[in-house]
Amino acid sequence: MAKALPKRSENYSEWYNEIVKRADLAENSAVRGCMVIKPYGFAIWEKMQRALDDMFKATGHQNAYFPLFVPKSFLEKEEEHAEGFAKECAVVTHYRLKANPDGKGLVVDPNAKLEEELIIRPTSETVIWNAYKGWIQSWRDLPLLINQWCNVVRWEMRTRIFLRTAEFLWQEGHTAHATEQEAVDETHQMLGIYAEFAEGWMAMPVVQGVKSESERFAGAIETFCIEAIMQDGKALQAGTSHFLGQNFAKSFDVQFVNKENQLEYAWATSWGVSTRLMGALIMAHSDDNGLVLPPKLAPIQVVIVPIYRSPEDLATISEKIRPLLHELKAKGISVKYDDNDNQRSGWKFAEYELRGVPVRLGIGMRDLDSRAVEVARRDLLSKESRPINFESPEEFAVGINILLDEIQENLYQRALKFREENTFLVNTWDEFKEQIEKGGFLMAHWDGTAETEEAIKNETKATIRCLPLLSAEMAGKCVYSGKDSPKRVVFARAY
RNA sequence: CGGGGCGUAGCACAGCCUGGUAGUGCGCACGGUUUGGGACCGUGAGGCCGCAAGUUCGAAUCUUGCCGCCCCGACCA
Repeated sequence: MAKALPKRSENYSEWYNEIVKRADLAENSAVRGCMVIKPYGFAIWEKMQRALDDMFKATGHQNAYFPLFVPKSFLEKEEEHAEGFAKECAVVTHYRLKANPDGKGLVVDPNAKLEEELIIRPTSETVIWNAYKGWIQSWRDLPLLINQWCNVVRWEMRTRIFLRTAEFLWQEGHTAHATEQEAVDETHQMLGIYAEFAEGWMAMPVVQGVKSESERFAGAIETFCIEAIMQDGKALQAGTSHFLGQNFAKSFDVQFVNKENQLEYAWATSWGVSTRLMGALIMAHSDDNGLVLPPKLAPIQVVIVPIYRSPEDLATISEKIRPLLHELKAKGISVKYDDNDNQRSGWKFAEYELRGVPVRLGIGMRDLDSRAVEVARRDLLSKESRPINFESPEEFAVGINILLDEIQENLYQRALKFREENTFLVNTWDEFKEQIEKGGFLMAHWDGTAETEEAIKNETKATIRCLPLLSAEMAGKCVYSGKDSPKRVVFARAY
């Protein structure tokens, strides 16, 4: 028997790493800080992409593709942006290798030095706004609503699979608008889409809010985010949407003629989510038996495991469930019939549990006789026997569809309850220091200064996750300095 | 970059202290018995013991250097 997973309560990060490995989602590669996303993990990412992409398209965005390389001079143009990213850039300096004159292998050819270094994009504002200069002349060219799916590289000192890797996959939307209001509206719209995706598809409740100045994206006027709570009480930033003002338009000289025939700089937004969402998904729902996937993102929603002794029995079961398979597929359910003879049923039960398949159907000879199917749900780890007409299983399939919806809803409600139970109103500095050690979201007053924010971070490792958009405005006194505060903000330790 | 740890079969590790035939478990291959919650027995394949130099009759084991990885910090729009 294979070893049990480490328990969440005993070693959360080891539990996380083991799930990623054992559920066959991804593995660390030979390349420092970079992961290999395996087929099962990538299938989940593809489902995320599909759902998000549909939402982007439905709100008028189009996909495009821009270069991997950013000339250093581009990155330099927006000062804050450059400063923010400078410390984590991979830089291409040469374009050729040659045989090592001193022996074996290859060396960089010193004669092949690039005139200008190329940065492997950590984000694409600069390349994209450089291109936009040629695309935008008139107010009629706006808004420009573009998204790209790609990889980016940020040379982080310490990496964690899915949560912070040197290279990661993401989408980055970059829009240009004729008015400030339109750009602000876009920023909010995309934040709303992220929240809708997180809650509706990932079954993960999020707090929508705005970042404090020190947590703001380099080069942005305002950064909005969705913040989720993980099962260990730490926060995870799950998506960001930035209002960039005219900063990049000015840096890249993107001007248009407005309706009054005056030259004006374009207004910008950018927004992104990444493969970090995979980490969020794992940590939001999974348990000590392995991954738990919400049905809407599960590559396999229903697995059917035949239970048999002889090859004849297997053939009988396979034949008998054919209408059921057909009916489930017709309902748009992604179903796998695992008739692999190399593993026993008990092994399969454990394996699909580890992989988070929402619903498992067990069918053996005695079920055929009694016209029943064992239905197991992953979220509750419960089993029940459900009647079925094997010849015309429509009714049964409808029931499975309803069950998938129930599981999706249950996961969301469970995660929401967890967040509520781990969100605390904190009024004194002593309470704050005590609670932060236990984890969770701390709703506390803050005087709005970077000094206080910094001091709290240094003393407790807690950061301001966001100033929530939806909150009853209640003035109070800063939990640290005692100065006036207009409303509570969310503090937490974060990934 | 600072602190700690580790490199031995595909994976996880023992052996090293005290130098002398390279081992265990999982996995893999084949055969058989099994099969309603990770089966069992038998047989077998698989190793530059991270790399290099040194000590020695002899090095996985001792010494030195190098390389790589992991964990804890610093860093993290």
